[in-house]
Amino acid sequence: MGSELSILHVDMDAFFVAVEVRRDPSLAGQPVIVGGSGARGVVASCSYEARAYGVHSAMPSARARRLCPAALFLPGHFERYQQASRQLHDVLESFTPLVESISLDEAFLDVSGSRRLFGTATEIAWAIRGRIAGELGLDASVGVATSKLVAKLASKAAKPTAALPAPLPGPGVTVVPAGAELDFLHPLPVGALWGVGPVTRRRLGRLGVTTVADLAATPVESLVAALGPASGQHLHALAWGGDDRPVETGRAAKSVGHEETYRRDLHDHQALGREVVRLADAVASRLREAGTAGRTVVLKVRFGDFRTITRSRRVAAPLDGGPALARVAKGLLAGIDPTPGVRLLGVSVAGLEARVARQPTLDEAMVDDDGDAAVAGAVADIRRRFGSVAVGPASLLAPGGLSVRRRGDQQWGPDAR
DNA sequence: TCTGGGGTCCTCTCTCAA
DNA sequence: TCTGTTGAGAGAGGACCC
Repeated sequence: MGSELSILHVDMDAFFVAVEVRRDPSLAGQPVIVGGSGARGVVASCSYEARAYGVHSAMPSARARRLCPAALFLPGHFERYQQASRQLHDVLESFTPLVESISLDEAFLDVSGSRRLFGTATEIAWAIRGRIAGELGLDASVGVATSKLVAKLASKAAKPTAALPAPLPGPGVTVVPAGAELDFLHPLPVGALWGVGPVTRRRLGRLGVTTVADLAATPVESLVAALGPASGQHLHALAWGGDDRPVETGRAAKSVGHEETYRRDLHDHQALGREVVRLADAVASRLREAGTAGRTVVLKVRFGDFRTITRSRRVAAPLDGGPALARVAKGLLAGIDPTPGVRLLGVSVAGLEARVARQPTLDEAMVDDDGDAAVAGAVADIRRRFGSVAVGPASLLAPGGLSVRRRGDQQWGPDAR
């Protein structure tokens, strides 16, 4: 545990909904849900007014509708949230370059080097909150502590509370001073800890562990026996406030992928093959934008009964071309029987490394119909200038244009159409 | 009730080589 | 040549996060 009060966790309140309310202020004060509207959609974000009815993120949209029939459902606008996220990060980086982005709406800051300029960590937390409200028109909650673990839990404690008839405002900033960490941590339910989901909570429950204090009092050997060595030791350390992970900037992605749930299950290889081409094309676009390529191609298949399998293949040379990725993924697909019905298909690439221009091997030249990197480069250039549907694989040509997938197209499940 | 999409990390199992 | 051990790496699945 660090001894300096210098770690901040900044977490936006109901981020996607707040961005929509900023565009359309008439939504303020109403139960609003952003997410998939279709039968297979889920809630991505909901206002505190909707939360008062029991709605929460990741809940199936159909259930959310039953719990809160008055809720306004809005489709997500991924680019809007990306843009708001960039504005947020501009504000954060004006206080310190040590910003670790966790997601679009959440980040850790290490302000140990910024206090001479901006004041104490607590003063910086209030200043950040004020600037986000003033410049972005959005609300954030900030936790201040000596470690990432405690700062994250503190920002949660700073948030508003969902209640009827109206949400109760939170403190906005919660500070856990050095030396007070265990008093703050131990009364919390064990599920509050990062890494304790429903399964781990059940396993811990069988040991009689329901709070962080219980976890701290349990011998580490019992936790290792119940959860495995890595999780057991890690959680025991967390329960005693042991978290010395530094704030890390600029972490490189380890995999890139796309997946899609279909409105109706697909049953034949031909239709699935087309989808594989579409997904591989989208993955390849992002690989090229990022200047990376990968060696491990992973195909993910979820059947109608929700049983999910993955099949992967490691190839000799890193790939970043759509047709080459599609060929490997189709090879994996060939070994799968789709007749029970496929609900979701995904293609991803792992084992990423920086792309280097290189001569294809003879084998690749013989079999690789996109061996010419210049073609892929030209495709990337056309898409940059004219948009992602300007060019794509001929097999994806559909009435009305190309059926090309982009990131965020279908973030929260198939829509109701 | 009926479960998205984009990720990371851990564990188990299997294979292969030394 | 056969058998057993061990460790690395790959593949698969699962838990978890936002």
